[in-house]
Amino acid sequence: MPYPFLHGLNPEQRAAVTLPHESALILAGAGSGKTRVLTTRIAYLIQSGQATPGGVLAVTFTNKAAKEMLTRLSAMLPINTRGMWVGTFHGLCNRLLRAHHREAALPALFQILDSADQLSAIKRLLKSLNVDEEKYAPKQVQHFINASKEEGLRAEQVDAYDTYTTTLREVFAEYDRQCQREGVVDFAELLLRSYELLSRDTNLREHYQSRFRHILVDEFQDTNRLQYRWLKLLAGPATAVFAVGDDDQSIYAFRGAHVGNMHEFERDFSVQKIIKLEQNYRSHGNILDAANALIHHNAGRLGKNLWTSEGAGEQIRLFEAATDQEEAAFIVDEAKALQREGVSLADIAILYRSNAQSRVLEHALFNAAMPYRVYGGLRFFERQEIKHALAYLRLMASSDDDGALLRVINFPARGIGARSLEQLQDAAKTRGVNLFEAACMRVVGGKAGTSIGNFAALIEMLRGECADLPLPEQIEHMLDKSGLLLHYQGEKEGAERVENLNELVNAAAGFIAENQDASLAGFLTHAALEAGEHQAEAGIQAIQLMTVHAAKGLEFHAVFLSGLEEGLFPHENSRNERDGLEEERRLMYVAITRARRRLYISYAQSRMLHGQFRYGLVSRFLGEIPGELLKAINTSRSHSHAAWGAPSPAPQVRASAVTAGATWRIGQNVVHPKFGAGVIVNCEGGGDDARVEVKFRDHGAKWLALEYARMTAV
DNA sequence: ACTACGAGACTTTTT
DNA sequence: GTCTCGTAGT
Repeated sequence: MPYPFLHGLNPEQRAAVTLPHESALILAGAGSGKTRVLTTRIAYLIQSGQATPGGVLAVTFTNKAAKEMLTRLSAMLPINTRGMWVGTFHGLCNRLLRAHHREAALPALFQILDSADQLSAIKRLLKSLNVDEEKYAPKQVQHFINASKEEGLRAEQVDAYDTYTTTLREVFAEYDRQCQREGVVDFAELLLRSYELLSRDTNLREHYQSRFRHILVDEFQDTNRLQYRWLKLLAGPATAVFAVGDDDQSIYAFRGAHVGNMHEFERDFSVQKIIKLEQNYRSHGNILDAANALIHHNAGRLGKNLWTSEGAGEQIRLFEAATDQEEAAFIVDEAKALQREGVSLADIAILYRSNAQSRVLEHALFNAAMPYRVYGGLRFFERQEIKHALAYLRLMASSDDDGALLRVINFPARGIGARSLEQLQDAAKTRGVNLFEAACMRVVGGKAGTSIGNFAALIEMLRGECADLPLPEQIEHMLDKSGLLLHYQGEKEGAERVENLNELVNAAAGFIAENQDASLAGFLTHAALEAGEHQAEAGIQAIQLMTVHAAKGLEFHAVFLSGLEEGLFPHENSRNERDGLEEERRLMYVAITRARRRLYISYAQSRMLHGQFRYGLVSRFLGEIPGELLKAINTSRSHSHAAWGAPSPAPQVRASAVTAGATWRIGQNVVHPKFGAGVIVNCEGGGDDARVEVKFRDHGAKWLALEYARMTAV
């Protein structure tokens, strides 16, 4: 056997890895060894001489996944992975555009805008165009622009049927002009620009098409329409595309992911046969059965059933709490018990649908002195002080970057206010120069004018002094001379920010050690394309708290899935979205399949939400899990709230309100003395101020206080 | 130019 | 409840 890495693969995995030169779709269920198949396939192709490292392109969604792939590859093969094109869609597009910036009509040192940079660029543009920000919310404009680009559309190709869209379209066009002028590129632009480059430039396209005989795509279900078209364009007649994905784990439709790409791929690339990886190496049987049963409620799946050779294992533990606090207390108690049994805290996760839910959990963990770690929130390169530092660096690298200039021209404060900035911007516009040049020309008079001139001189000075310094020293120098460091040192709560700024110097040192391209521009690109670690790292001895989205791709010995209430999970906003409920169900599927051995699912009858108590019903998803897989483990304290009926025997739990002897639940038919017949469709509040929404046959929907409404159940 | 206060939002998120 | 954002006041 010349390929030792094929050992230990199951028949389907092996079939996928050793597939002949043809495009293939691998349907890889949760925990089925997807990454292993992907990397082993590459190793096999290279080892068997079917591909050279330079002829392989592998694309992922996150930097973490790309790194993981490279690490595993170099463990399997004694090759230099440098020549391989392994990276994220954005990273690869960046690489392409850097190499052919002239053909793509971009400056050699184009900067990349992250979402926040893009938003401020849009705000600035709206102001200069005198567009009403009330009517055209910057966030919506941003979404419009990005969504258009992700459909492959430029401003002039967007349909406008009313004045509103016409304005949006105009702003879009103007935005692109502004970016071009300033030499910056947003995330969607990276994709679209390289797509356009390849489709326009036949020579270039054919060059890459014949070079990449193998394209491999990870998390294919997460590709958007533009990414799919990009792949189609890059794949030449002799290219085999190896797409690995799981339609059941598509949870990013809200940001443009298009699962339909899987069907289209099958057709467009004449896929002979879909290989399904259904053997799961992660979870015990009951957990998989629950996941299978749940996801079965979705329509239009490609179809897949996870199985394991391990035993059924434990039942899923179901806990009904009276309040969110009680739910948190329960989780803490159970986690402590697990810890006593010897389970590592790092192997316990508490998952929730939305970040707002973490507060109560954190509070309970904190009071119990349990170490925990919350994932999510601001990442390193997104922090204010880092953004400021990067803006200085960007301005040093390129005078055209108006956005960077505006960010730091008065930070730290130099007495340059809105007034003088306006003058500066006007002057720049009439003279057709960028803000930095205008600043150098000292077009603004008075004291502020002097400050502006001094600022320009500062940047010039930094450029001169940094020219021959190694990158980390350049940054140190800038932090010092710009006054940034001093500013934060003088701030009451600035210690952490100072620390982060020092960390930026370290990051630069790490960057030059790992990359051949040790330039400032290279580092800035790195900073934009890789905002820093957001996903959980193994090894930290603390309970892991994160959203279900953030947990995708991870696994834990024990998982607490909290807040299984209608309106929360599935989230109520999902009701308005097309196929929203199905995406929520896939999210639930992802959540369940994170657990290896033990899964807890909990919900609370009442919960503090948006500053007031909300009373929810148990999530419909619990009803979609077969009862025999669940074990209710309610403790006595959960029955303390009299306003709610005793839970019906689990798992067919039904939250219901009890008032004056009558039981109300959603779906209950009622008769009202004034409004007549109707059906309860929603409920809110509890106890004395419980209210229900009743949809009346003849009077529409109304909210009624249970205490006063004299309804009869029918 | 900076602080303070009130209004309004508030699902999920990588690049 | 808590955070951000924008405006008004100092």
